[in-house]
Formats: sequence, structure tokens, C-alpha cells
Amino acid sequence: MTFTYDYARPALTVDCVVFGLDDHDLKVLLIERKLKPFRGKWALPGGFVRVGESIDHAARRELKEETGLEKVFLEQLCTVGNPLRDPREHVVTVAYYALVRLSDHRVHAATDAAQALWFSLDDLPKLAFDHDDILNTAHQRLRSKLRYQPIGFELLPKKFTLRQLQALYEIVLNRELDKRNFRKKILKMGVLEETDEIESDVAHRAARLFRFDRQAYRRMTRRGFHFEI
Amino acid sequence: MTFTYDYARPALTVDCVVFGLDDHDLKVLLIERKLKPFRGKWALPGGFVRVGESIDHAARRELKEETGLEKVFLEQLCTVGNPLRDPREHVVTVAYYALVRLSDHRVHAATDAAQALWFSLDDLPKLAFDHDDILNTAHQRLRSKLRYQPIGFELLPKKFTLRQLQALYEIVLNRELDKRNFRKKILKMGVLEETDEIESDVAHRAARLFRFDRQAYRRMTRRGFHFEI
DNA sequence: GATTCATAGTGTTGTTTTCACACTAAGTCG
DNA sequence: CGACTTAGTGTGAAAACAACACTATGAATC
Repeated sequence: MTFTYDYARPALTVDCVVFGLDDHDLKVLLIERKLKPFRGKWALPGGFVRVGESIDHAARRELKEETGLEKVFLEQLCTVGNPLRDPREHVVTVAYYALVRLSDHRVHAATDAAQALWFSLDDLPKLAFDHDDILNTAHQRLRSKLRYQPIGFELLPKKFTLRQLQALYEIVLNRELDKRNFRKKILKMGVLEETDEIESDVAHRAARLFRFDRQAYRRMTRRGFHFEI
Repeated sequence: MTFTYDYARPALTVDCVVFGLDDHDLKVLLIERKLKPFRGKWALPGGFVRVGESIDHAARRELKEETGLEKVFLEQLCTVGNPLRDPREHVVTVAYYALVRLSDHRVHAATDAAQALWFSLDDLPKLAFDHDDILNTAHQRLRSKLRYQPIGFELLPKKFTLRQLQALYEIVLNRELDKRNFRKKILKMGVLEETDEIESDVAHRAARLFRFDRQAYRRMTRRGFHFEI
């Protein structure tokens, strides 16, 4: 079956920059392409948008199909449509970025992906298409957005210690923060709820666990509160 | 002539939210649609992306064709692709926003637009498609971006008084600012260059004219400087 | 040419926020 | 019980912010 239109149309795809955090590193999920063009090269997971599905849906679907990831925090990044970015024809792609904690997800390649692997951000292969550019844009966006939106909590367990939270900010922002100032600042905001639990299985004094209070955050946001680290 | 593909493709369009500033008001440029669907309704200027042109180019081209505007500051806003947003078929649109000073541009409707008119932001008609949503998103983005990127200068003449600059911020941010604090803050940044001219044709003491020093701004940005009003 | 009028232009002070910095407390491990 | 590791806490100096009112200049009017 084929589809015929009165005017030529660019193809439309979605691509996902998935950031994953473990205890020390920020990584990004890439797939090895099974098909031409760029067969055997590493690329962002993604694929064609189907008629009748929203682009957000397409992004989630492709991410799940190719890497097995689902139910992740996913946000639109930008759309790139240089007509020469794909050697075959004019392909416009809507890029998304996602945040996950590595320990929560097992990835497994499927469909058009020969492999799906986490790469450290400072040890990346050359990517297919203009995916390097997209990845850089996503990394910058992650850094700047982390500072004024509480998206970092997507990268942590439900309950976490302040030390974990601080480490997250230090890894993504790539600079050290002062422990006391950090704690004062984040606690004063009132978006963290102290639980009565402490971490376990540590070989030293256990730290208190906190939880992000999304309700409080939303309430405060409506009243003009501005989150910022 | 027709075009045939193996898989169905959504149509791809661009739409522009053009903000215009006069001395007192922030306005937005709308066109009256000449064609179905929503014939006779007001909408954002925009149209189909052609194969072989970049999406930025498509946005500029459509804006010029339908309203006569060209050489404006134009930046990508977001992409919306709900399959039901257009009653005809699945149409994905890349939205842009633009900033102009009203006095610099005469608009004139053409091609698919029966009229092109500036509307005050608090007196808008109901728009075609989901253009209300796009417009709201653009307005929010303008407000927040104005604070931490020096895009406001796009809305002023090359040389301007500090009073004009402050008025711009007050109009877009919709709150009053203290004259002395505003002047101190913006001058201390060092991104304004004082000219040796003063404004003319005013019936009172004339104010000094300043110019935005883009070079200085770029230099400082590379060194980690962070613009913020 | 004196007066009026409108806007330009300027400083100070108290408050808040930021930043730099070091020790004690608690729990584990041997 | 001593050594080790991380949790948890406060203070002071510097910078940024917010609130606030008067004098200076030039044009217009009489």
C-alpha cells in the first residue's frame, strides 16, 4: 500500500536523548543502527511518527520499541529540519530528552537497534546524522533546566538523602557545591518532606531520607514561587 | 503532479507568533484565513514546509508571504502534533515566535491571508486550530526569556533611552520597575554603550541615547556572565 | 526673561541573599 | 574501645536587592 499527496512532504521523525544517572556519572543511551543509512553507527533512539499519533506518543513508542524504556520523564527539546541532515531525503525530526535513574531500568535493544548501551558523556562515539548537535543541545538544556526546575528528582529514588541530591547537582552541573549552603537552600524552599526513615546498608552513620513534595511545589509555584539552585 | 510514499506522513507546517511593541502596548500579528478550514477566522500566520527548505526558512518565508514582515528576530518555540488539531488530517506544526517594533514594519496581507492585523494581547479573538494555546505558550516564553536573555533590544530602535528600555520591560513583564534600581542594574552589566547623542523632538529635557553592545555581551557570556533583569 | 512643566538623572540605607568556611555527632568496623 | 566515615550544624563578611525623593535640564508659555 502507498500514500499519495498533492505536494511533497518531508518525513517526520522523533529522536530521544535519554540521560541516565548512576552514583557518579551522567550517561546517555545510544543505539547501534541496524539499517541504512549509518548502519552500524551509534545514534539516538528514534523513528518515524505515524499518522494519527501525537508526537509525544511517537517518542515514547520509539523509545520503548528500540530500548525497552518506558514511563520516563520526557520533554520536548527542539525540532531540526535542515534538508540535508539525512542523506536519503528531507527528514524533519522532533527531539526529546528524557531522564532516568540507571538502576531502575534495564535496556535491551530491539527492532531497528542492534544494541542499546549507556555511554558516558565524556566518552562518546561519533554519532549518525546530526545527532551530536542534538545531544549537545540536550545536555545544555538539561544543565540549565535543572537549575530552575525540580526535574532532578526524576533521577533519584522516591526517597533520597540530601547527599544524593547534592551529588546529582554536582554531576550534572559539573561543579562542587558547599554542603551546608546546599542544605540550607533546598530545605528553606519547603519542597522536601522529611521522612522518618534513614538510609540502610551503609558503613557509617546513616543519613535521613527525604521525599520531593510535588503538591507543595505546585502550590507554591501557583503563588509565584521560583525554584532555583 | 503527485507524490507517493510507502508510509502515510503527517503534513508539516510552521506558525509564527509575532509580538510587536509600540510605546504602550504589546500586540500580536494575526491573519484572517482566506481558505478552509476556519475560513474567515483569525489565525497565526504560517503554512506548509516545502521539501528541501529548512523549517526556519519556511517560517520566514510564510511570514513574509502572508504579512510582508521580514528580517525579524525569530526563534523556535515548540512543536505540536496532536493528530486532531486540524480537522482535515494529521498536521504537525513547528511554532516560532518573533519580536518586532511596530513602527519599523508595515504589514500587508497576501496569499492565503485576507487581512493581517495587530491585536492587543488582552483583546484577542478566538483563534483557529489550537492557535490560542500556541499563542499562550509564546507569551509565557517571551516573558520568561526576556528576563534572562537580552532579546528586548529587538523591540527597540538601535539607539534608545533607558526610559524606553524600562518601559519595554514593564509592558512585557506587566509590572512596574523602580527607575533608579533599573538604571543601576542594567548599566552595571556593561552591555549598554552610551552614545553621545540625545533624543530629539521631545518637549522636555532630552534623554541620553544608548546602544546595545552585542559584542560585549557575547564576550561576557563566554566568560560565564549571566544576563538577568 | 521669568515661570511652569515634564522628564532626566542621581545616592543612601536597611534588608536579604550569598558565599566561604570547620567542627561535633552518630554509627560501623575491626 | 579506638579508628574511621559520613551526617549534620552556625556564623560573619560581602554582595545584591528593594525602597525611597530630590535636583537638573530643557522646552513651552506667558
